[in-house]
Amino acid sequence: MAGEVNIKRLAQELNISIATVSKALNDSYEISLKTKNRVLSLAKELNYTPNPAASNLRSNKTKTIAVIVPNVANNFFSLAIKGIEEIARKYGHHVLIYQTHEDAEMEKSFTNSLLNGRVDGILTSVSSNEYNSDYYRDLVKKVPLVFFDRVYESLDAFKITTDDYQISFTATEHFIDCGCKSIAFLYGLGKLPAGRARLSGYQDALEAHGIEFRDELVLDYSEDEEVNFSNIKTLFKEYKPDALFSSIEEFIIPAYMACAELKFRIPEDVKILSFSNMSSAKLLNPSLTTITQPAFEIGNEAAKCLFKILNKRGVDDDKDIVLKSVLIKRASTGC
Amino acid sequence: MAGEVNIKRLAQELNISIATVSKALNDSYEISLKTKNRVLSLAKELNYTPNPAASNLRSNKTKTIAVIVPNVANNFFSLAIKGIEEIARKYGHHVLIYQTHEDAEMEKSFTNSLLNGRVDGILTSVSSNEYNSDYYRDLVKKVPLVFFDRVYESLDAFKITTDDYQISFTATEHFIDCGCKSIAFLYGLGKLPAGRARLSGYQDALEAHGIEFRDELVLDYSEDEEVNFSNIKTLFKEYKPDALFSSIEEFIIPAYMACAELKFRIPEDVKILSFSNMSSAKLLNPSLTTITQPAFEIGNEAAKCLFKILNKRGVDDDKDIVLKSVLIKRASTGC
DNA sequence: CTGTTAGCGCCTTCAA
DNA sequence: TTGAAGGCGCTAACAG
Repeated sequence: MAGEVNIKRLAQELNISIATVSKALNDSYEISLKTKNRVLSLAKELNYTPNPAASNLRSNKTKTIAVIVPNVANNFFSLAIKGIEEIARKYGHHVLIYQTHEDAEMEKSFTNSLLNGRVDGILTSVSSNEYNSDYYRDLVKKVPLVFFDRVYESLDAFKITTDDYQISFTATEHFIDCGCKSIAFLYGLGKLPAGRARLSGYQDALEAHGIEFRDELVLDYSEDEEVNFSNIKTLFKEYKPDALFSSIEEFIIPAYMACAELKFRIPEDVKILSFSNMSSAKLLNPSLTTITQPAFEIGNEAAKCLFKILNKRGVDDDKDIVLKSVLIKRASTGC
Repeated sequence: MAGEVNIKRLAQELNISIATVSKALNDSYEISLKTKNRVLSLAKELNYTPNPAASNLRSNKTKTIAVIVPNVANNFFSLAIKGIEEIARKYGHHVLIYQTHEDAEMEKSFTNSLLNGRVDGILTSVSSNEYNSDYYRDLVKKVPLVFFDRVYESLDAFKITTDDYQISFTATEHFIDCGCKSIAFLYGLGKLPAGRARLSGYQDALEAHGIEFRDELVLDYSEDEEVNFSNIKTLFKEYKPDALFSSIEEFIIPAYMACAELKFRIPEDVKILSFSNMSSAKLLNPSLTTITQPAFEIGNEAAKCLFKILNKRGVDDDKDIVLKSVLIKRASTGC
């Protein structure tokens, strides 16, 4: 369509062979400086760019990586993608993005469509609705792949994650230090290690401080915002927790709405803390303490890891990289 | 790496020719049903998938489109991408995503890297920092391209936009109806039609209601959040506006912070209205009236438009599609 | 230093 | 109904 200009054409115009042109373009040591310059300047003049399909076919490299995420309309993932892109660009690679919408079937179908050499490698954050461990066990043998954030822990594969357990423990302790006695836990991603680690951190912190863990203070996430809203109201009415620890961002809004409806002031009547990368919400709500994951850095590390694999360097490194999340306490509330 | 299984292999195993296999796979009428079935079942058994690089090279089609946006970590664009992906998947296409970070040079460099047939078409939302009209005038001749949201109006090209002028007019009227006399305008995207249309809508609404337009009530956006914060405080102190109309989401936070610092209550002391696709912020802040653009639909329409072009259908349709934004008034404030 | 040649995997004439 | 052959644009042996 656009191009029309290929190495054959360059070769003809310069009266040299196709191979010479190719080598000149690839800066081969076999070619004289003079020829290189002639080729390069004509290439520039004619606006030559190599046909990627042809190079791909020949070299079995696509200069393309794929990113598979549940969703891009999400603060965490969009930042992670930014981190990935930065590295990809540095390596001159293109980035294909696929959204699974938490659908494990779609996840598999996207992934399978990438196994025929469309990409050099894959970065993936698995969907939360089904445990697909067997599938990925086979997959990692077929294609360079790095998991980030949402991983299958039992898998022998490259994984970039955060310290979900540790930061949850710390956050729960923070509440306890503030004098909270009855801390409810809003539970999400229960099928994934990340979600379960957050729960464990909470449980263990309670235990460490001699506070009894009560099952009825744990609320499971529902896809339906209305249900979450009503469940939180019920939770407030029946068990009167003095704090809410939300393990996923999606609980923040129903929690706030429930407080508003019940005329609870935050943080005077009830404290709220959430995992969240919603930067603006933090600023808008000085009463909300948040755990922020280093989303950008996770993307960055994951991509770096993938390129290490692709370049066959340092693959003997530790396969598990764990980054630190940050607990941001709201100064204005003193807690 | 993964594949190894190609039509040659299929042909050998079945003792037929490569050409026959190829035709069978493409469901050619020349091939007997029996042969087709043999080929297809073996293909399935061996998990055959065609090598994309080879098909691309042969057919000059990549089954890939590119999306170029300023940023994905943004409510509007991430939703738009979702809309684009939905359509792309329907057409069996893959989606490359590039972020310009509002850098016109990067925008050009990405775009240029796509002109050699790496993609079948491009969807783009231009960056705001430089007016690149000449560049795009040439570009649209070289590659199927659809602009969405951020466009160059003077260009004869496919464009999917929203009713920025109209909705700004309506929103300003809404303020006037609420009794506001001194409405400040927080101005962004001034180099782009969308931004200027928002300003015009505001100006014309004032005029239509006999309110004088005052230049000092218009505040330009700065990249520096702190500067915006301080400018808004100054604006409040010097001109005491009773309403703020923010033409971009990025002003919301400094505006809120300024109000907090000056102990202004929203909406009693000052009303705030903003263009925003920050769904959570709306719910968290019942006092904020918002203009929400149909981001998902814009992506959807843009992608549909591109595939129409690629399939050479309906190209004579109107090149300009304008979708409607929605003004969401906060019931709780009565304004 | 430069050129010739043989494919990468697929599709498409054209011939059988 | 099937097969043989050529070529998409590029690269990598191998010769000269």
